[in-house]
Amino acid sequence: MTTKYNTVRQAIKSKIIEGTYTPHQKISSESELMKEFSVSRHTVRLAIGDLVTEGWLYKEQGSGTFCADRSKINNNQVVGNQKNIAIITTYISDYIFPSIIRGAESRLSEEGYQVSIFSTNNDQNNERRILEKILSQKFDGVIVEPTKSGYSNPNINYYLNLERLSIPYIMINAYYDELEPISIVMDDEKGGFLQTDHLIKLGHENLIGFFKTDDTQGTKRMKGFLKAHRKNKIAINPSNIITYNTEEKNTKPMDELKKVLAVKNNAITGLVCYNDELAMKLLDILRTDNIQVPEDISIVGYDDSFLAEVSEVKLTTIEHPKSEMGEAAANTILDLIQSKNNGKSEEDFNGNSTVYAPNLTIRKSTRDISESKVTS
Amino acid sequence: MTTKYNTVRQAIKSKIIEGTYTPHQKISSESELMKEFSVSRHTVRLAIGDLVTEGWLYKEQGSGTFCADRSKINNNQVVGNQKNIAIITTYISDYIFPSIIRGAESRLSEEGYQVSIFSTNNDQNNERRILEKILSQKFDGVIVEPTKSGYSNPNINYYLNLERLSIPYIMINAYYDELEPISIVMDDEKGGFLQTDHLIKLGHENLIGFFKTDDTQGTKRMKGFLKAHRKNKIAINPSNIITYNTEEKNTKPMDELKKVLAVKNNAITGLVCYNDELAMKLLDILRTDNIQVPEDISIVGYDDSFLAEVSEVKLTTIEHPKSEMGEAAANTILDLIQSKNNGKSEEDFNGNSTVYAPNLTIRKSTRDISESKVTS
DNA sequence: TCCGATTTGTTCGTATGTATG
DNA sequence: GCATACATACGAACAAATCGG
Repeated sequence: MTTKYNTVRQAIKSKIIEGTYTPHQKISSESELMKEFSVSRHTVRLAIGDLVTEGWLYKEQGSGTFCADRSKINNNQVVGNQKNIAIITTYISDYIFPSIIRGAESRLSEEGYQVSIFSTNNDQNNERRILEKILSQKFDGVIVEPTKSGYSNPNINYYLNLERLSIPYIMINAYYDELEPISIVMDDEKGGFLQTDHLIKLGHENLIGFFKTDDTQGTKRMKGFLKAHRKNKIAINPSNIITYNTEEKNTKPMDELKKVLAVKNNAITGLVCYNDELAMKLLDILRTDNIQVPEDISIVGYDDSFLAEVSEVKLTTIEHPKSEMGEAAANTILDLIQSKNNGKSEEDFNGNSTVYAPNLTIRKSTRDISESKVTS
Repeated sequence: MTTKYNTVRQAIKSKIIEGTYTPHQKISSESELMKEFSVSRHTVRLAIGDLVTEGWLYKEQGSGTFCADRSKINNNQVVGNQKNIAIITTYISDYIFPSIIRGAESRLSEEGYQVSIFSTNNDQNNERRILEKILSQKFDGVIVEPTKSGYSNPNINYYLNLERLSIPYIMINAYYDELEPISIVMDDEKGGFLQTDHLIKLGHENLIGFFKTDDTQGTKRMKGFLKAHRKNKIAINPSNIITYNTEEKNTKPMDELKKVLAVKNNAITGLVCYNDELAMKLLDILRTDNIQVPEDISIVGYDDSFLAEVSEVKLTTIEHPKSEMGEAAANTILDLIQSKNNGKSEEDFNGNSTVYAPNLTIRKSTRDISESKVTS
């Protein structure tokens, strides 16, 4: 548990970092803060005292406590010519993220930058804490994979503050719509379309789609899933779209699949999966039910991760640029930093967002059933 | 008139400057100072608090307040209060490293440290460049996975320099023998022994061992391989030990295995692998040769990575602590930093190296052949 | 210029929690 | 277990500076 004066301290610091308090603005008086946080004056003074010694605030007796002008202080702190870049991802160790990080790291360290990594574990509170930390230090650029990009983001202010301090940042994999940042993403809608269209072309008409919808990747892939059905004039049973969020990813999709399999004469012949990780888990369910892939059911993954190649049934899946994307992100942020240092406006880089066109890699997890349909 | 807490402050400060209090000496307790200056405890704490933030004193709850070692602190405090730790690994994205990094990162960021990551790609030139960079900046601690620990290391000087600058560092997975650093490692010899002993206990007598010998993990595992043979009084055909280095890891072991398989009536029944990654590659070779695992040949991996569970034949393998090791590394470096700041000698931590005892996880890639031998 | 309200500065008292030896 | 020492928190009083009327 954190102490009271520390919560007060953090709350005030947050308001400064996110820009609620602007430089030289008077903050709430001690007695106001006492009421606001229901603490004694002593506690408020402790919190403020710390922030004063850290340079966030300054006080004037009889007048009030004021927000310090951080921008000037920062410039002094550029002791030494360290070049720092922060990478924020949802996860560090899982799945395709290590590859993305490596791609970025190798390129950035080539250019003499030091790379600091942060992971949010897909928790927006962690994202906020990390952004606060980044804002209170000296970074030349930030590469962000948004946390829960599917939801509205409570940390928008921090990103706007990055802009105010002219710290370039780019987003990878997804982006917050409200910000329209420079971004390096896949065309996820197209990807979802390709997954689905592939199966439909192979004669599948009864598909289930599983999509994680707390990030925009998932919602876009779902959109592609629908689009492919429409284009091929195949009706969708709404119950055949299963959405889940990060917290449910180890339970809900599997449970839902089990439910479907339990129904006799279910006509399901194909599964469209949010990603390879999920595909592997669903494969396990099918295996315990003695359902053969691709003989009985076809399955399509997404990301072309190591899982796709290492499994018993090699997965048909959508390619993800992974380390290439990391490198592209590095290059873009390097460009932005350089143009900033040359005093050019960021407008010059509006065209610099990258959208990767998805490609399908066909392996062994999908089967053409159009013939068998004809013959049967 | 000056304030009371300021007179107390000055009095203490004077005693430090004139040398009455020497570094790391305990100063009077708060209650003693209350009597001495006839002021309240609050006033004493104000004075002491200021001196702590200025770096003249440090406090230890339950123990007392101490005079800081001013000479060293000057060096550290110039930059400001960023807390930085560097992690150097051979690879970032591959295999078990992401898990190790995550374990360390989560613990360190919990404590407010910023984590910078560097990867050597197992190249000693890169290791040198990274160490140069770290030495020229302000890091509070370094976690290193040694590069090519099996070879003599040309960068020893840089590590000695870290010591000279009293920057604590620890090594994980392996260590350079010349340095005898604090380290967090596995008992790799025991691990190799367990791999081999397990197969021998199952009746296998003709084993091939594959070991990457440019790091000490490999040589130690090889040692365990030999030891298990000796203990069980089984002779080894020297040609059944295949060593390789990082550059050859995608070719040599596989080629050697193919050669062995090409020999008719080879009696090989088991493969002991440097790690799961190699085991998977060898599995692929066996698969293309239509050799069944474990029916025809048993195979043992090392590290209990995701590969062990995800493959067609679930691997019997040695457990690696992974993220737990990362956490332990983080805790150890945090301890070292704290003890350094308190002026304790590093000797207190000689016992702090950790050696994980390996455990065998038995899955489906090994088979007992002692019975079939009896019956045949 | 003075007054009074507000705001921060200094000081004391008290109580309880937690770590150390 | 106990004494010691620092950590956190609440309350109260008065001083000093500021600011608007």
